[in-house]
Amino acid sequence: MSNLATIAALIGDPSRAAMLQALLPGEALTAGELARVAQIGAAAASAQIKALVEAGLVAVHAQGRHRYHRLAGEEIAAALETLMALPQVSPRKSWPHGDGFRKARLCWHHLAGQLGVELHARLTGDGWIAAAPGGWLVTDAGEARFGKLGVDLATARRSPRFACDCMDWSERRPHLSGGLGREVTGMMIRRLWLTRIEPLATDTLQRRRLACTPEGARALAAEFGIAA
Amino acid sequence: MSNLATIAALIGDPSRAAMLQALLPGEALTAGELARVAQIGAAAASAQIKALVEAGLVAVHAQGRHRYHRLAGEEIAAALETLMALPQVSPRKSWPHGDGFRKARLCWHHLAGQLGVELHARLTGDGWIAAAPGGWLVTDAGEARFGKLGVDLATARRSPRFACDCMDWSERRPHLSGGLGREVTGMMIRRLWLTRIEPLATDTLQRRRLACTPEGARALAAEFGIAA
DNA sequence: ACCATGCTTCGGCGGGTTCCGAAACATCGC
DNA sequence: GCGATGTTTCGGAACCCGCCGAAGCATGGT
Repeated sequence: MSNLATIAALIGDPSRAAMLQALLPGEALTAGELARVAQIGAAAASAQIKALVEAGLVAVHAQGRHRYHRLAGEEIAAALETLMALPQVSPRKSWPHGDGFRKARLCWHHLAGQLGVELHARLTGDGWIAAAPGGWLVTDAGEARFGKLGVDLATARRSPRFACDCMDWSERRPHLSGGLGREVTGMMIRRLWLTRIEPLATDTLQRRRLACTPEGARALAAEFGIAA
Repeated sequence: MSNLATIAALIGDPSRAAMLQALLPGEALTAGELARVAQIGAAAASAQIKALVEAGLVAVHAQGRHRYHRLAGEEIAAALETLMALPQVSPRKSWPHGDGFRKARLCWHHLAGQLGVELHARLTGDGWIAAAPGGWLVTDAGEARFGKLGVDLATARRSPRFACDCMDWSERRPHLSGGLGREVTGMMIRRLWLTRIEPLATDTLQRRRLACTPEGARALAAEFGIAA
């Protein structure tokens, strides 16, 4: 069977798809949490997780009697977002938690949603970053501005992908991915421009939604020209 | 069922996946050709095609006693390429036609493969195109150079997406997609820089491979600085 | 040492899906 | 009109796959 069919079939099962969506924000979840998210028993979940791990879509980290699972890489998250960005099959159904996801959320540790694509547009349009083979590089001007904001570019550069596009499933436009995306988002959360809301419940499917603080709204407008 | 699982399940069936891969170059195929590509009977193929059409992945055009099928849009092709770009599950198996696909091939009417990503890198690196919200725009310099090469930018702009990235499955780096990608590739084929090889056989799975003519190699080097 | 918790393996059941052959329908060429 | 070709619908059979419950193993707390 071709690689395409193999991978797609793995994602195509409702239980596994629910698990993958729960892992999209980049956090690591235990087998039990994944079972609850997929609404199946521990035994069934174990089998599904095993399949995902063997396929290389999910990575495991055993710690004590817990086993933490996360997406195996950024490309996986990007591929999932791309798939979700395809036109809805059936008449649009609302998402579990309403449309709150569209504003701002995490996708593999980087910012997604309206705020994410808006940021991407500003960074490219205002010359913070420039096109490079296979992704983006930071311009001299961007280097200075990122530095002043406290974005750790050195750490970002150690990432296998420094900066590239990830198709946003709700906006159908790219947002910033890669090490740079992670560091920029980390800076915003560290400085309390963004806060995580709806912390991980144990029995519901959720993606980490983000909320913009009043201070964050001011900062985003001042630094990037984004009107929240 | 979530949209993610629905779509992935559709792609996840080996027969349907074979059909979709056969449609990737952008050509329209009849139901019978799709059946042969998937190596199933006409009856089974008809059912699978129906599912793909109802999901909006494939579009149909009835003409006489034939029904021509093509991918419903560029995003579909991009999503398929992205999925194929994920790390191979099992130890790398060779593709049906060897590795010939990697050099140059068509992906939804635009250039993919090594030549495709190389072109993308040159266009962005040498200032033909520049980043814009949601994709790329042509610079003033690019406008002139494209015009001299006979690329129809007006037609390209009428496309729903003018220029955006498509993740190349064999190179794992983006190539140029959208109307601009289509027009540039069309120009190259029209001027015989590239020729299609292995015309569509009726009983095998194939993607349209492209070969670079001697004249094309010279032109690519002269115009874009690409060493073929 | 003992029990609680988290996770995995095993056996078996049930539902869903895919396939084929036969038949019906549509279109083209003679 | 008639046969040939392309495509779809129908019915039935086979198969795959995912789920659960029970049992087993590992880890951590008391």
